[in-house]
Amino acid sequence: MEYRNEISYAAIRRLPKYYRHLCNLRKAGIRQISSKELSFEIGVTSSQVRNDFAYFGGEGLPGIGYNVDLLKNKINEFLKSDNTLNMIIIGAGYLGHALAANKNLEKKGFKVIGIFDPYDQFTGREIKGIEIMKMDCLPLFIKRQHVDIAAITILSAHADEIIKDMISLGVKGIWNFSPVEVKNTDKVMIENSHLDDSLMVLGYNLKNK
Amino acid sequence: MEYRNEISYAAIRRLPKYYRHLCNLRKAGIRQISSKELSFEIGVTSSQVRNDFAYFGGEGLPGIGYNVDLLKNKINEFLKSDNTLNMIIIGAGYLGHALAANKNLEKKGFKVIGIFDPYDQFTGREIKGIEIMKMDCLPLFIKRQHVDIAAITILSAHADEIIKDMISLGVKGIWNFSPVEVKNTDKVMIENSHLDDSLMVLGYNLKNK
DNA sequence: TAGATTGTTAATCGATTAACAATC
DNA sequence: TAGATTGTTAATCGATTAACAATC
Repeated sequence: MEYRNEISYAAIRRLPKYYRHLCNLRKAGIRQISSKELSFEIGVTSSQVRNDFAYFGGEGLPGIGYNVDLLKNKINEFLKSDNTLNMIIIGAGYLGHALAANKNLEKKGFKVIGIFDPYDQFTGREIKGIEIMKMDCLPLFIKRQHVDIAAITILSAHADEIIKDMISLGVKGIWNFSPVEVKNTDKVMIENSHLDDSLMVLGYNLKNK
Repeated sequence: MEYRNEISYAAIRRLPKYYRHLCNLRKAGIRQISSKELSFEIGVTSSQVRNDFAYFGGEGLPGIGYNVDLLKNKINEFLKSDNTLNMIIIGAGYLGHALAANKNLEKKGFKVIGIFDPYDQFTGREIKGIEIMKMDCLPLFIKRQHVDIAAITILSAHADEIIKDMISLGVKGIWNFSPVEVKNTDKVMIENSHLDDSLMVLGYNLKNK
């Protein structure tokens, strides 16, 4: 067998969380962990942990638990994180800077190869050794270099146009921080990170506890 | 009746998305919309839209649809967004700057009243007129001002300690961008925004399409 | 061996969708 | 009136949990 059966969407969204926590355990020198301990630490049930891990062959030992390193590698392999993807950042504001400066992204297989801003004020400046370019340069840039993902950090409705441009330029993945709603199509995969949506849920929970 | 029956957790997480889209429609001058159109635009089913709206009395008209303004206000009211919450930002790096500079947060009922950084290099500088303070100042600050939410923008495992401090200082809500796993307890409500988790899911989807 | 913990299946739970009478 | 669309219920789907034989 390769994988037990089709992994659920919900389980896939949990994998990065497991991975992150396993990295933390690794750093703390913990080499072995049971589904019960792990589930307690990250706030799910142990059943769920075992079920999720069974998808990619967690290789736990009855009576013992899981080997942290092995599990970490299995998830890494499953997510194909060693297969690096090239990313450009659209928008050189604070959020664009934050993404460009985040070393974790490269560790997890995402390489920032360009930063573009619609306003000229930033042109020529650098973030982490990567020059900020004008949007006009983008079509040629994409022709010359392979771009997998565009991170949209333009926080206005204006992002609408820019996202359409990205898609027509052939970018296959959009990491969208703008307030615009975008849907998956057969041409493009979207991952929305609407930061204030998550804050609003927190607000609701605080007000209704 | 106040609300039809207990709203589901999944539906609550969709409300900010509806709200955001209704704001966009409003700006575009659209005053009326059917569940079918709306569902198409944001990528859900029309059944789900009608079911979700029924929770807070969407007041749609058969044959016509929903009034955009009315619906927007209903969601706003349901989420109690006019009831402002005070937020502090921990970490004055690019991400901290991005949150402090984001005008949408205030519009949605979150007011940044302080910024703190564990490193002295930023002390005394300002973001949007708010002075960056040392972490040492935090206990007194919290004694004097009411703090509802701490946004943790320290992107290292070191955030662990800081989050514990926040909780012991009595902060009731944590908006967590750090790689540390934190769980809700009866003392504190957590909302995690693990940015690279969402990017990893995008990577997975791109590689397996 | 005794105790702990796995992998897996069946039972449960919750969320989504389909369908349609009511009504603008 | 005819057409469109709602609100709501029942049916379906998918995800989570409980349980336990197998096994370290």
